[in-house]
Amino acid sequence: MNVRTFCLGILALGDATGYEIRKMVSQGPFSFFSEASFGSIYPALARLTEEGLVECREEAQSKRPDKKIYRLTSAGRAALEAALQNDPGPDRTRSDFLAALLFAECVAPERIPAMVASRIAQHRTQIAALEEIADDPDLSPAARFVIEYGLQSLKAARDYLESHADGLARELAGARPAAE
Amino acid sequence: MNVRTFCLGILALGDATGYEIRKMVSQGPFSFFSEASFGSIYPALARLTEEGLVECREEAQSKRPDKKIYRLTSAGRAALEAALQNDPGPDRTRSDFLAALLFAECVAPERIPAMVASRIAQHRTQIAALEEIADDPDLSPAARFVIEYGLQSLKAARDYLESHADGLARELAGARPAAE
DNA sequence: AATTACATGTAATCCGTTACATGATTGA
DNA sequence: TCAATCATGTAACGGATTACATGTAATT
Repeated sequence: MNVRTFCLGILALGDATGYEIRKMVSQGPFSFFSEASFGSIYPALARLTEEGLVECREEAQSKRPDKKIYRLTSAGRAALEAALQNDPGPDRTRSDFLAALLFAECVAPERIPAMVASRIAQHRTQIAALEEIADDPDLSPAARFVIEYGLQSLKAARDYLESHADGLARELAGARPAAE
Repeated sequence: MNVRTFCLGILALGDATGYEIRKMVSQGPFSFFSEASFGSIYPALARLTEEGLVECREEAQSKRPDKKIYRLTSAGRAALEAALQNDPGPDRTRSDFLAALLFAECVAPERIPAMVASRIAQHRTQIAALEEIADDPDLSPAARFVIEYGLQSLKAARDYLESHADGLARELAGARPAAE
């Protein structure tokens, strides 16, 4: 699913500006499984408009660029529906953290405990952010489902780190000691 | 972390050919948090060789292209170590499945139960594959840690889907019924 | 005084995938 | 006989990021 389809989908949930779409993918309920920058969103919306899949009404603002509020057209809705026909490919997680852990064992094992600790902190922050979003009583059933799904995986990851970090540190120290 | 650094890291774990690196990222213990194709690996190795970060010995094979076995040089090891200094960015999961769920609610809610069911099956397969890798008694501590980490998150996700799929289906049916 | 939020957009660039090109061997 | 595994590589193309460009207003 590319940015194009993503915009279509977000607009299916409600009208929005490019700026708002960006906020949703980078902070909102979408943030933990997607990402997109202005540099891809604005051009996508422009093309979508040309193609008649979305339409745009402009709202004047003093001292700011006009707000362009996009809305899905019926052609856009059909295109989205079509895109949702083929079943989604597998989730792809890219984790520099896990890669770094694996590589660090060979090259800089002393850094591992700090890396793990810092990651635990990051996880907690991310979980707190998601939980805040989950508090919103107006979430649709699917949105709540998606957020809970993310929360469960995230918590499992955090718990794993919390309960196995020391074990790893010990094993690492044990293998190549200066120890006792 | 780009393919370049990834190659460096994998070679830190042991000498390998481009073909083997590709196998590791697409099937081995790396598969669940990384991906890279031949089209990026081979050029990366070529450039790394030019730069003296890896070196390559060729092994003749009858009726096949010569095998090029790459090994990390000390410069390469230093470069990898440097790359591992800055702490890894956040994990980025891109899930077309979750996006599709969210969007489908608006546009094709009837597809949701099938999507969830198919995803449960995919999760089971992936978990089984990872468990097989985890069986290998020769895994290094960090490798085992990484795999277990993945396994825990994956299982949490699977469990969530298994136990909440019906609930979602019911809510969806309830909201816009033709029901009773 | 500085940073963040609001608001849109373009251009240069990077990074990677897909498809192409070649070809033997082994197992189903 | 057909697919998969082994083995390397290039070229076209796509997709997205980063940095650039511009500017106000509110908050810290």
